[in-house]
Amino acid sequence: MEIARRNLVRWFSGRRLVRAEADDTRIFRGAERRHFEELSGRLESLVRRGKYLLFAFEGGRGLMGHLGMTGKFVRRTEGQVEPHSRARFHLDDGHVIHFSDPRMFGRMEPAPAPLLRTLDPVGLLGRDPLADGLTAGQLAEAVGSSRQPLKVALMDQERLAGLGNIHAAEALFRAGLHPSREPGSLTPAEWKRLVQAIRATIDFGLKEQEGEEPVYLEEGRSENPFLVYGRAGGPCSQCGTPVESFTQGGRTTHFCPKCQPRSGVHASKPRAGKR
DNA sequence: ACCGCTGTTCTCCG
DNA sequence: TCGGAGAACAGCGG
Repeated sequence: MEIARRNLVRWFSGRRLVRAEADDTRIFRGAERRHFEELSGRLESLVRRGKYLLFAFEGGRGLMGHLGMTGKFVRRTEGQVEPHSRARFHLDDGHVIHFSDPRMFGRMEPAPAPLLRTLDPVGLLGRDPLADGLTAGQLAEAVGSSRQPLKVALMDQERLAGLGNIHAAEALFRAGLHPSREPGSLTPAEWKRLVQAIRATIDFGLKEQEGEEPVYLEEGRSENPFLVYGRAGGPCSQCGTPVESFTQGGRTTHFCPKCQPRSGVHASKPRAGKR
């Protein structure tokens, strides 16, 4: 999301939005497409809160965006077709920015710019490690009270905003913490390791993804850039032990049983990894 | 060709 | 309240 924000800022810089138009799809949820199509002029600010983007256009019109699982913003030239394009910003430099999203889990919801930050669920988001900074104490306070498994708690956007399935797994691997740890059982030293691991994971992701296109999904890119995510059955990048996977909160969790030892975890059943 | 995955979140139950 | 299951949807790889 942060990479998407940076790309959009660059693409809009010094340009004007001359026409916004969109197909009538569920990406608008409750909001009205015609308000999207009323957007125009300069992009005055683009703020990211967790996985949400808040656009403020000249004239006070705004937009809340979310990429869902498969949404992305791509820049094309006028007339070029983009598969699964759902909404489009036509700029005065001959470029068109498409919001492309095959599964339509993403969202584009126009709203008056001054109201964007107060919108549910944006108003419910927890601290954003990148935008707000995050100390070990703040992390412990936000996540330590959860009775969910640690990884599930890390992904709870009301506790901490921005971590998804990949980054949560990666951060836990870097911190050497088992995903099923009870948040209340972490020591101050472990919170410190975790906060540093979250920072490292975000930094790595930003470096990895910089450029115009979403790298991991980019065509031709088949290499897995992550330390444990998607490596079930393969060797741990650190110790060679086979990476395992299991389901937590409806999502697949990948971890190394040796680097992320179980201590004080509640019962769960790792299965040998596939792939 | 079919099956079972998938970078998310919301709603509906018990 | 909380937590798990299912749903919303389409594509891709085994």
